[in-house]
Amino acid sequence: MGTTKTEHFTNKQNQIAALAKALGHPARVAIIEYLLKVNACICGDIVNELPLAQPTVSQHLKELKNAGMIKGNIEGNAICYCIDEKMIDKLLNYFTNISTKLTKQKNNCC
Amino acid sequence: MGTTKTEHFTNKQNQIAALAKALGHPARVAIIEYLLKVNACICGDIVNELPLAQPTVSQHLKELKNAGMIKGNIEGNAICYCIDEKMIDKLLNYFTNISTKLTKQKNNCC
DNA sequence: TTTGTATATTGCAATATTATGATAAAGATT
DNA sequence: AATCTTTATCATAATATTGCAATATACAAA
Repeated sequence: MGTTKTEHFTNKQNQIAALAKALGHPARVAIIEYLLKVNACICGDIVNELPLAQPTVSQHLKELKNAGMIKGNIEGNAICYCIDEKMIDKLLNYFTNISTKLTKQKNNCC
Repeated sequence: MGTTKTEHFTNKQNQIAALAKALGHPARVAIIEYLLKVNACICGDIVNELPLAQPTVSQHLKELKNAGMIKGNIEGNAICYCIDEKMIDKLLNYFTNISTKLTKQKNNCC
């Protein structure tokens, strides 16, 4: 137990859940917002922006990268991170679809 | 340790993270999709739809409810759940905003 | 080549999550 | 009232996540 039973769900469900989970921590939301704010990818100062120790930030960056939310390029002794638009669009499409369906069927019960 | 340092992040960051976290498990994604599929709120058969034991489903429903993603009405000895459009729209707006900004600044680095 | 700087990894402690069996609660049915 | 059905809660086990100090890695600069 303690392990998610991913094998019982569809690929798409697991994929959406993985993306959502990646954003399921305020530090990772803050990282995305910072990358957005500074425009494109600025290297280096992500650690200074966050109220967390460097290894913790590094770990959050790793999780965002694993989920595909950010891309990273090595540039000298720094690493340049930026948002992967494709993943944001995947989420955007998903929620747009849900919202559209909800509006159509105006679920007027609860 | 083990505890998220929510106090160091903004309310909005925590809020988005909480919503994303609620969808950060395939069972909860499946629940949302099922509620959407059957249109409005059907009572009762959520448990039968999912490959998980009843207490597990109950717990996932509770988490979705805590996050505000679904609303629940008591109807006889069943409970009637349905999606809360407001929260979906909150996420939709959030990702629309990010996507718009990303497109504008065409982050052409990585 | 030593020193500095930036990021990653390791190891570990504290806490959270996932999952389920057993049981409770509450209305419905007979 | 006794029973059925449905959902919630409790207790517990297994695993995951969060966070950081210590350390490693890797390039830059002196």
